[in-house]
Parts: sequence; C-alpha cells; structure tokens
Amino acid sequence: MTPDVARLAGVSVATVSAVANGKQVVRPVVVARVQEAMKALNYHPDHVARSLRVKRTTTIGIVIPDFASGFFVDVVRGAEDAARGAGYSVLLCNSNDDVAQEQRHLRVLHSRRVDGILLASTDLYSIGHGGLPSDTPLVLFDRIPPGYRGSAVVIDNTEAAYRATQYLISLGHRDLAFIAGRLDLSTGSDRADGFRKALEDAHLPLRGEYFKRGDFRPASGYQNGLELLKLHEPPTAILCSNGPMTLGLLRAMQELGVQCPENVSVIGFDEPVPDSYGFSVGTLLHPELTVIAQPGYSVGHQAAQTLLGILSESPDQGSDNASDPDLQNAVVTLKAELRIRNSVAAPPSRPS
Amino acid sequence: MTPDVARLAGVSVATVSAVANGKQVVRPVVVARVQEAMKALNYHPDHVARSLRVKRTTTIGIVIPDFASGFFVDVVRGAEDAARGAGYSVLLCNSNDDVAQEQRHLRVLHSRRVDGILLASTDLYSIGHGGLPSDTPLVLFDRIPPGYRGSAVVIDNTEAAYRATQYLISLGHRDLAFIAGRLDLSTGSDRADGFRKALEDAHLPLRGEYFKRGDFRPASGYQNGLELLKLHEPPTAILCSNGPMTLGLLRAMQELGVQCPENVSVIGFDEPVPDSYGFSVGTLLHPELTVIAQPGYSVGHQAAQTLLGILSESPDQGSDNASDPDLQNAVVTLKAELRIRNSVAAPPSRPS
DNA sequence: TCAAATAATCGAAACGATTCAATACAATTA
DNA sequence: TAATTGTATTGAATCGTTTCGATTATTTGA
Repeated sequence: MTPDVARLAGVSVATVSAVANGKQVVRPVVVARVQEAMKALNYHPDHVARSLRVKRTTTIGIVIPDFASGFFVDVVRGAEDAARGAGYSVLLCNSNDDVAQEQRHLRVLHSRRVDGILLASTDLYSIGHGGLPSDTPLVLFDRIPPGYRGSAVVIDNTEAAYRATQYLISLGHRDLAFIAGRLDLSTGSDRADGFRKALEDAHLPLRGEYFKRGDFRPASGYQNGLELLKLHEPPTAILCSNGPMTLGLLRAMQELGVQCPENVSVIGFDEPVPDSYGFSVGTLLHPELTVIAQPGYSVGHQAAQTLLGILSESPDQGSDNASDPDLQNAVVTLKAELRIRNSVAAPPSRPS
Repeated sequence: MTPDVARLAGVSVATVSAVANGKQVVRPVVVARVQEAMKALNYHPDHVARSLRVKRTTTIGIVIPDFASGFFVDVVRGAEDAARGAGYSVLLCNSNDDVAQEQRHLRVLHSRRVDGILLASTDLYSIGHGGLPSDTPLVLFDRIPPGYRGSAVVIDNTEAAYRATQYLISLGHRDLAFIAGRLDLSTGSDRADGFRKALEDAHLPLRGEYFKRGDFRPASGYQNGLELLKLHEPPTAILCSNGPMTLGLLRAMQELGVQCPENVSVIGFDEPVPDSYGFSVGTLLHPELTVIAQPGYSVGHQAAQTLLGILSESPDQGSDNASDPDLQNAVVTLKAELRIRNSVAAPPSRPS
C-alpha cells in the first residue's frame, strides 16, 4: 500500500513513511503531495506491519479474574481511559478465576507481543515461577504475592478492614463476625488481618465460629451468612470481604427476616454497583449499605499509568540515567473509603 | 526467531512453520526434533509477523458507548467469552458516548486490521456514510439505524415496553408516565413506541406532561422523576427507559418521600447491576424493583458468534456456495424478560 | 533394477511498514 | 567558481512469519 502512495505522489516509500510519522523533515510541498495521494488512495497505515518492524504494538493486555465484582469493571474503565489517552489499545482478558485460563491468556498476550500487561492474578504463586517465560513489563493490581518486588497498584486492605472494624467496635459491638474471601489472595488475607488486628487492639476475643471462610462469590456469602445468623449466639455485626458475598449475605438476612441494622449491623467491601454507574445504588438498598468503597477506577488508571511509565523508560536503557529508579519497583497503595450509611447501628442491648 | 529454531533442529524455517501450524505432514521424528528445539529456545511464534503474512489478526474490536449501564458490561462479557472460545482476542473500546471518540476508535481498529468489529454506535447516522471507509465485517448490537440492512443483534424493545405498559394497565393504571431515553437511538425510540402503542391499544390518552425526554443518564432520570412527581396530578405509574435513569428516578422518589408502590408504581429497563454479578440486586432494593431485564450476555455472545460466522465464510467467496445467505444480513432479535417484583401495585383508589 | 508416483523438506519471495547509510540537491563560504 | 556545509530524499535491508513451486528422498509397481 505504501508503494502505491509513493508512486502516485512521485516519491519514495521512505518519504511516505517520513510524512506519515512526521519525525523527519520533509519539504512542505512534498508533504502536501503525499497527503493528497494518501487521501486519494484512502491510505491507512498498516499497524501490524509497523508493529513488526518497530517491535512495539502500542497495545497492552489487561487480565481480570471476573466481571462479577463491580470493582473490576471500574478498574477496566480506568485502565482503558489511561491507555487510550496515551494512544494505546487494550486487549481485554477475562480469566474467570481459572488458573489455566489465566496462563493461556498470558501466553496469548505474550505471543501477540503486547507492550505490557496489567494483571490481577488468580494464582499469585505462579507469577514468578509459572508458565509465562515473559520479560514483558507487568503491573499487578488488586492482589500481590507476599513480599512482591515489582510494580503494582493495590488497596490498603488491612487498614480498610481495620478501620471498618474499629468503627463497629466504637459503636459498642463486641460480637463481631467476619466473612473472609480467598485467603490465598492478598486481598482476602489482608482484610482478615485488619479485622483480627482491630479486635486484638480492642482486647476483644475472636470466637472461632464468627470467622467464616468464603471464596468471594455470592453463594459463599449467602451460606456463611445463614450459618452466622443461625448460631445460638449470633454476632451483632458482620464485616464481609467483598461485594458479591455481601449481596449473598443480604439475601440470607432477607430470607431469615433478620432486621438490619436493628438485629445485626453489616459492612461490606465494595459498592453493590460499579462507581462507573455514576450513582450509588447503596443508598437505594434496604438497608442503605455502609461500605468500604475501593477506588476501582483509580486503581486501573494508576496501574495503566505505571505501566506506560515503564514503557516510556525502557527504550533508552541509560544505566546512569535511571530517571525514575522506583518506578519499576514500586507498589502503589491507595486507600479505600468508608462510606457510612445506615446498615450499621449500635448493638441491641445485651442480656449480660 | 524461527531461523534459530530451524538451525538448532537442523531443518528449514519452512519445516518449523509446518510443525508449528500442524497443517502439513511432517515426519514424526522431525516433529519431535523441532519441538525440542522450540522448547530449548523457549520459542513462541510472533503473532504480529504471522498476522502480517496471513492478513488476519484473529482479533475483533468491540466498541461500547459506556460502562455506565450494567447491560454493556454483560454484553462485553458475552462477547469476550464467544471470541475467546474461537481463539480470538478482543480489543475493548469505550467511546464514552462521544461521536468523535467513536470514529477515532473505528479508525484505530481499522488500522490495527482487526478481523471484525462489534459496535453499539452512538451516532447511527454515521454508520453508512461517516468516516470509516472500512470494509471490515461489522455487527451492530443494541442499536441499529432505521431500515438497517446488515448484521445486528438487538432486543425487541418495542415489544418489551409494550408488554410492561400493558402489565401496568392490566393492574388498573390509567395515568402512565414514560421517561424516554435518547430518541435518536433505536433503543430509545422503540421503547417509546411500545409505550405509546400500548396506551393506544387500550384507548388510553397520553398526556403530554407524562411523556418525558431523557438522555439515558442518571441525572435525567432524577430530573424528570422530580418533575413528574411534582405535577399537580402525578402519574400513578412510571416506565423508565434504562437502568441508570431508573436509579435517578428512585433517588428522586426517595428524596420526595414518595412511597413505592403505594403512591406510584415503577418499572425500569435493566437490572440495577449486571447479570454477570450472578445475583440480582433488584430484590434487595427498596422497593424490590420490577424490571425489564435485557439478556446482555446473550446479545454479546450472539453478536460475536454472528461476526465469527461471517469471518469463517469470507475466505472462500464461493458465489454459488453461499452456505448461509442470511448470515451476512440478518438482524437477530432477542426478547427481554419482564421480572415482576414489587415496585408495582394497583393504583391508589382515585377520587374520580 | 529402474522409472514413475508419492511424500517430505527446502529456498526464496512475499506481507507492509521503518530505518539508516548513501546520495542528490541547495545554500553558504572562501 | 570551487569547495564546503547542510538538508531533503532515496535504495535496500530488515522485522518474523507463511506459502508455494521446486527439489530431494522414499516408496511402489512392473
């Protein structure tokens, strides 16, 4: 295609390329002629050929574990915005929380020579070791392996859970329950840690039957919710580790006719719908849900920015010119926001 | 890279290619040797180079107008599933309901030589005419221009709105209001048509102040909701054209202290959260929302399937072998589901 | 055993751009 | 004017695959 344009404009393909990319000086009159020819032939440069030659695809991949949590929808939106702003395109990969699927995605992304990858891995162990023999720039988000050395953008989950728990305690709650998510993921274990620590610091005991283990999915919120609420001595407050599980918990409460916040207070991680809806449904729920809202959009945006930053560094590997020494190995931590609504109240007066 | 493998395996690059693609017969012993070499060198074929040569990228683009409606999230999920299943990757493009942005996305997708495009256009007029000089296979979804001849997957919006309206009428409502979306989009106008037709067929008048024009965004649902509810004679039932606007409407009702369904019944298009959440939040809202649920996942899945079907046809342009004559020019129409919950009741007894 | 038929492998030309050393041309200086 | 400097353009190689006609190796049939 380039040759056609060149012929029509009476110049060489090199010149057409020069005009197309504007990086070299070309005489205005020639520029005009070439542009005319491009228009006439309806020429649109082949990005594939260009990628092959320059060894960059201006494409990044993003791998998310599911669409089931509004959080990841926000992340994707943030990442896409940032990428688009920098002229990058985004390959969207949904691993469905399946390790094999995730590996497959990573292999495909590698094969497609994406310039970098944004990953919320469902199998943190495999990152350093596992399949991917990739030197592709990588920025993790949401979850990181313990002791991870590399770029990532995460939420301070421990702090968030700690603060929410503290809030419940401050209202007088003593019998607090926790529905955990996958403890093999930093998100799950950090939130559990924050919860435990808050109890400890308040010198409150944690009863074993108040600590439930879920898997981040609605059904486990529902099931664990039922179990908690049916206990001989049910908790007066429940902290739930993510959005979908919280929905399950609410469903369980609804079924059992448990009044909230009269009988039990509830705080959940994540808004029930993505922030991208521009509207918080939390306030329309019954009860209006107090939540720990994670800044999903920011996570995605930051992660993409970080990745793009790395990409713009890599071409020139000036050893002494490491203009941003931490950029490569920085874990950016964002804070979640406790949005107090009215699914939380003081505990019912106790018979003690 | 291929040459390295070839050298190590003691064969030609052509043979390496043959092994990699398995389309030609290669002696087992040679296959083994080549595979060993690939492993040893950690060889992963360069998809970019391959794409350039074979003139196919096994990539499709999907352009959505926003992430603000859970519906599109479901669509994307469905499309990604279908694409991935067929070995295709998905470039995600968010036009933010901006025409220029959409055009830019289409140009980029064209330049990247995607094999096909899934598009929910925010500017239906531009499709035939506008910027894109593209012969790229295209499947529209959600919205189509009037009289569109080409592939698309849409919802039967007229029928859905008709049925919902009919349902309200059957409960005794006579004063029905409608909050329309963008009437320049088929979704918006079809829903309005369905509403009007149902009134007509029931010989009910449509009062001008009961027909509100919105733009599909939460604020317009809120604003129009306020106006409707503050009318001297407010409607007894409101049908709202999409999810975000319905959230706005509910907010307005909440603010004004309007009881639902006691004072006014409400039906909204779309669940408040994507079906992909695996959990209907509609039942947790106050009131539990009666909705017209669009099968977003199916829309995305079908659209992708249709596109892939076209792609698998195009290589062989057998004129008499048009195995699927309609595939190219079929508008698939899916039905929405009326999910009856309790935001709807008979109208309050009237003073007439 | 030899020619013919069949099967497996190979060489080299694409695919459509970019890049860089080399060249042609114009402008400046001596 | 000739030598010099600087600027705009070009030819050809290259990116890493696939493809196809040609070639070599193997098998079959008489």
